Amino acid sequence: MALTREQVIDTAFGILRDYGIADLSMRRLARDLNVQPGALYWHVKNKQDLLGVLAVMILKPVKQPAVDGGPATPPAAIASLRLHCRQIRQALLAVRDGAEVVALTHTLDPLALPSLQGLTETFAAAGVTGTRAAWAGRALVHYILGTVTQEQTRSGLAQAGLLAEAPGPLDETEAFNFGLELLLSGSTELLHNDGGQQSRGVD
Amino acid sequence: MALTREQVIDTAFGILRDYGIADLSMRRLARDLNVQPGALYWHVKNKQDLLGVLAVMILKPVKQPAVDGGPATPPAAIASLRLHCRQIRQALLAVRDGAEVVALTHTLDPLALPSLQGLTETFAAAGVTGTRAAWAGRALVHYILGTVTQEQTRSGLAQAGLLAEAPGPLDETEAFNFGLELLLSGSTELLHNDGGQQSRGVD
DNA sequence: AAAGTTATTGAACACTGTTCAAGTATCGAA
DNA sequence: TTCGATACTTGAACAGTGTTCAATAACTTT
Repeated sequence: MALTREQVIDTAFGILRDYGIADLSMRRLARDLNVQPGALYWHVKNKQDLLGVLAVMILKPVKQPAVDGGPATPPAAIASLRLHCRQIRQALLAVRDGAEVVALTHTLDPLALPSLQGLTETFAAAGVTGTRAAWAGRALVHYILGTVTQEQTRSGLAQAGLLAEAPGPLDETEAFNFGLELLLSGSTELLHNDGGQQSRGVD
Repeated sequence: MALTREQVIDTAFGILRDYGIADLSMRRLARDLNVQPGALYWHVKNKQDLLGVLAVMILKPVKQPAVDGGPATPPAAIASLRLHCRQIRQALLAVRDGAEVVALTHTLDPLALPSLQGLTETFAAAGVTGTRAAWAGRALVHYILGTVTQEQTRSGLAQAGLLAEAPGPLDETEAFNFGLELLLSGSTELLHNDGGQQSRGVD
């Protein structure tokens, strides 16, 4: 029974989910698969490639809002963004160091992750110019990844014994939502100014 | 002439500024100082400690807005935040991988960098509750660090030959300012609701 | 000069990602 | 069934990484 790419990826995902990115070395991965490290490189280009696949897997649970016939009015678009951002956060939190892995991949190739790109598309669908939609989307993405990375690092340090006080997950959620509303409040005004006139494709 | 902590830090800063974080290894640093790697650990606790010092140095050019007798009215506070954020970005851009180094330190210890903490203080000085001011400040910090990290990584990759198209620095500035205004627009509303009533210390 | 403190060396430890010639399976065709 | 080609794995090496520590050297102070 030969090793498959799927096995490599699944085992890698398991290590990441349960033990975090610090434990996800090629050697550890090989050991868990009862294989020499070199064998991994037949199934995977390199470690960054592997992390890219894991980033996609982490974000898989995020439901992409339908852009066609989707939210065209500003309030609907904002509501859709709110939901989307919260789902992304939940998906990141479900995997140890999930935010870090996704941030790493996103930094090197921002277009590689559809779930994150979807935020930009929602702005665009609501009538915001392409460039400006991309800028607004990026702002949301950076806020999410930055916040959740810190959140997970903090809980990682707390679990490792270092770090005295750790805020409960309820507070973290509240903090996240507060900052999110800050951005969505700004986005509401953006849609007021930009959105509307070209709100539905090519008419 | 014995090695000093200052020499270690200054040389490290030079490598970072000119060659980036990838070239800043303890061995490289030791070589540049004509010293064995072990000697560095007499002057510096470990690499993370060194990076922390460098993060502070990177942010040194940022002028802290006077919080006493400073901006108390919402529009003045927003203007102060705008300036402060742009200064932080400029300071980060002045050093190769500056954002990454600062982000690294900030993630492990958010209170270690006064320039970033200052954003929270501006919110607080404008009458926002302590917790909410911290949340708002963190939102700005995560936006700045995320955006500039990507900006610098992108230009790093472009310089290394990889990555086809690289947007000009003017576009990057425009993109940054756009996202910043998104957050400041939301902050304006926050100050409208929260700020004012307790806008000046304990009256 | 002797003692004491401060600083540096050299070597090792335990890792990391990645490459590649050589070897072993596995499978389709003759 | 044997031959060859393709698919896959091994084992070893390369070139690094941060960090520790006994021994040693270099200054100061007594």
